[in-house]
Amino acid sequence: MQQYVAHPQPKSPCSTCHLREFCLPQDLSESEVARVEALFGPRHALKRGDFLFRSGDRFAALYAVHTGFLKTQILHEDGREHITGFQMAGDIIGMDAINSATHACDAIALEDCDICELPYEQLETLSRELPSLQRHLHRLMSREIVRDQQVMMLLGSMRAEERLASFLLDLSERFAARGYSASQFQLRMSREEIGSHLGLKLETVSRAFSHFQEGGLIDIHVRSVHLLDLNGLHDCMHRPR
Amino acid sequence: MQQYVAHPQPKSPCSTCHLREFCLPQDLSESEVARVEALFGPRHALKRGDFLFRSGDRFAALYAVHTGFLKTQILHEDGREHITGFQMAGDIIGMDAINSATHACDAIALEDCDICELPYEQLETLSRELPSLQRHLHRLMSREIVRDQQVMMLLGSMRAEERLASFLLDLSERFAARGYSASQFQLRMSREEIGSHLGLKLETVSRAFSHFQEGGLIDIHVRSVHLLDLNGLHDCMHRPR
DNA sequence: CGCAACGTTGAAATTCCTCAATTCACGTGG
DNA sequence: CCACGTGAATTGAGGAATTTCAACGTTGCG
Repeated sequence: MQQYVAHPQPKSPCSTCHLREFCLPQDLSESEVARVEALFGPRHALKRGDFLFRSGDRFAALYAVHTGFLKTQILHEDGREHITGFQMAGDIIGMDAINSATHACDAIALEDCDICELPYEQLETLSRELPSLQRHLHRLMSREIVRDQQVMMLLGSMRAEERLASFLLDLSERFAARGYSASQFQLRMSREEIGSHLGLKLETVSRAFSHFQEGGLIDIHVRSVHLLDLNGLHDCMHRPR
Repeated sequence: MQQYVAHPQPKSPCSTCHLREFCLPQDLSESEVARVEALFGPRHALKRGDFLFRSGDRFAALYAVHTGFLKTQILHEDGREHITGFQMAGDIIGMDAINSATHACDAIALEDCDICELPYEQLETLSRELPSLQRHLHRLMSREIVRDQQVMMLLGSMRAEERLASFLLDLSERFAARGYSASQFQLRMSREEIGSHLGLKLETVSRAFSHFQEGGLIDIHVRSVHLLDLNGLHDCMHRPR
């Protein structure tokens, strides 16, 4: 797959369109793909800072990120907030809402986004006809569970620098999976947002970045990151506490 | 619902059988319930310490806890382990494995358990016929996602005593939902296991218990807990950091 | 009874947080 | 095009929470 730095517009024709690649099963016939795509609901164009949905909103659809970058966060009663994840092209948002028919988190655009709505009832109905769509939906939810549990491990048993290294490597992998450079990208979130996701204060995040920089592991200037030593970053996740 | 202290055998006839109540949709007809139950696979009798499955095992079935208490844990490459959750009667285990067809965690009995196997392929097939079963499966996965994200918030933004209070209140609710006492129960796990789940060291867990005891919030003797002041425990989750 | 695993408690060490001062980046308007 | 202001990021010093290390008590089982 062709590689390019994250933000300049990618060159290949539908490479920004990760929906087919990430949100649909790969073993559907042309006509089946058409049936699934037929139920795609309206597109939402979000500006930076817009909410896709808020905690408590009635659940009606899942959302597939077409372009852009978002965060999902949950709020504690006393006002503390925790960012449960960052979503990019090809990611599905809203699966936490199926349980209670009410969204359990806020989803907020970190940059201008183009979001595709997937009406849930229709998705359920169609997935009774198309086993591979059914299987795909289950996999997506299961993958979310696995991801969340990996974050639990990160939060529960890693020190600050390990968490940040893990975070950078995760971003790197996800960019790579979408055809972007695995080693150079723009952070779309502030230090505070990174901290909120990793259970750290923004100053700790900043210090950890500086420390990686000193160690020659990364080259970071504000939000432009260049991962210089992927192995080194990986290793620093394994210094036991 | 009748209440009784957790461990003496419950009295009502099928109150140990939380499978129908927790693992099946509530809006099925008798004959549909029969169809679902027909595909229940073999029962597994586990002794304390037995593995229900191990990380890496091929995925073939979900498991419904009939009786007993288990933990699920993931291992980091360097040997650190993190307990992702504790499961009791009526809980479903193994949904993390759907994604990769391989179990992503270990499931280990904390006491003698009786586990019901739910062959996944057959569950998928039947859920294409029974929309309410389909919906129920989705809800179960979604609930798992919500639970995991709540644990993420706990790990990411609560201090030690808040985490422990949250943990006790969660156990309390789950026992209550099964007809047991919300205020008196036995812990089935060691201090170290509680710590592993909450991202704390066993000494910290022990000290927090002692502190709750001094404050009159709980009465704890080794693994017998009596929650004396549920509101007080709830409040101590809201002292900002 | 004795051992081994588990739990409690104390003191020291460490990590991370808090508070505070600067610096830096970037958009706005002169 | 530059000055300015604002929000974001960096850095330092001190303090708080948790971990680490260590000793000792308790429980339950062979």
